Amino acid sequence: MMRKVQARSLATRDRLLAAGRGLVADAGMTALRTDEVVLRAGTAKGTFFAHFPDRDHFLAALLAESLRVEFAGLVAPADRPSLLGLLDLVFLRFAADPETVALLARFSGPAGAGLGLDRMICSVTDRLAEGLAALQAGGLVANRAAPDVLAEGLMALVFHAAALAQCPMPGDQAAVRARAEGLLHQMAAALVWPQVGG
Amino acid sequence: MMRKVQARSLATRDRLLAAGRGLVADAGMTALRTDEVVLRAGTAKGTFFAHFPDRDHFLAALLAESLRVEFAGLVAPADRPSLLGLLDLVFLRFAADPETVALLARFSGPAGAGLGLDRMICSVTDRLAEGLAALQAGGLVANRAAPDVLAEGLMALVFHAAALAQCPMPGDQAAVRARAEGLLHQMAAALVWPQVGG
DNA sequence: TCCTTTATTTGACTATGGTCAATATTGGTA
DNA sequence: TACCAATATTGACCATAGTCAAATAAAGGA
Repeated sequence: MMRKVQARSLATRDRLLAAGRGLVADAGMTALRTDEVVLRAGTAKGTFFAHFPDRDHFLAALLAESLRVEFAGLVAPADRPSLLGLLDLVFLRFAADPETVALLARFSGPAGAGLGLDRMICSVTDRLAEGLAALQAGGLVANRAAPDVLAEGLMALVFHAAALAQCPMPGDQAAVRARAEGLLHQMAAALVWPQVGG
Repeated sequence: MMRKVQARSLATRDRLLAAGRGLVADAGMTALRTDEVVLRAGTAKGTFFAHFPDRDHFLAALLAESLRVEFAGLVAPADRPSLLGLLDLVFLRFAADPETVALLARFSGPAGAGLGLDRMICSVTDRLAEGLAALQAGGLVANRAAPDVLAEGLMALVFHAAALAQCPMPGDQAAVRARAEGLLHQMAAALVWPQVGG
């Protein structure tokens, strides 16, 4: 029992993902329709749902793919500016799209186990924790908690800032984002820096 | 131009909300169907969407209603245990339901302006900020940032912990929640307490 | 090769959120 | 009261995510 997965199944999955990638590139995640995905991939509707439990899991897989590539070159920050820079980078990417924020809220935790998205987040968090550990040793980051706890906290702040930046009104989105980013910096500083201004 | 809202409109809205309240009490938010709401309320489908832009806004209104009642008696925490107690209370309520987490992620920011949910969150945040200001004066909370920034940060941590507690697997949900709560305490301590153990 | 079992695919079908042009009701005005 | 314009309601209709029993293709054993 429990024979191995057939090669054609993986191929089908790849075709579905490739189709999704194209559609997202064309018109964004929100506009993605499962019917169009299966049309492009040349499969039946049912096949899509045999491979992905629902549309959101499919989008999460695409997002994980994309983030893995974009964050592949991330290195552990070695000083405060690069720590903040890393947070900004991740924040900006997460705030790119309301759909992205919703997917992260749903799948970044244990709910996303085995989706790729969770591992992607973990890898960023780990990189962050690495940097924090080194900075703690140098006295540039406070010792109020273990590096991995601080890293998790920073990610929470980034998520929150990204959610704040999701103003659906078109009116100066840049201003909303800037405010969220400013708040993120203040909260992050309070979390990890030894003392104000220090 | 711009005549006032008619009384029957408010009555209809109230009937819709009452119907929704009953359905949520019976089977939870996830199981709520707009068709059942309008059936109970005795209105047409279109009326529902004339009053609420979509199902999620309706659920958000119900959630706001519910939270306003539950958090009505909240007072600004006067010491550390009651600060943590407040965080726990809010965390537990937010983690009650995956739907709740999703709604909060979507509507707690500027996206939820004028929904009731945003004001509800603000009122909790304000209460928290009040307490933090007093505790800062007493030296029990660090001065690394303004009280309202710290309050916002704490809420971010609570949201994140609630998201972490959303494991869809039925296997010991209590354990997952306990872990999330522990992490919340550590992160919160690092954010607002002057020094470790202090 | 043929047979059995398991993995994979299929597409018609269902469930449900959301739309909109038509209709009904109300409040104000002469 | 008669009329108009703004407001509110209606329900048939549409779009699309998701289901499932049946069909097909591959794997393994005799």
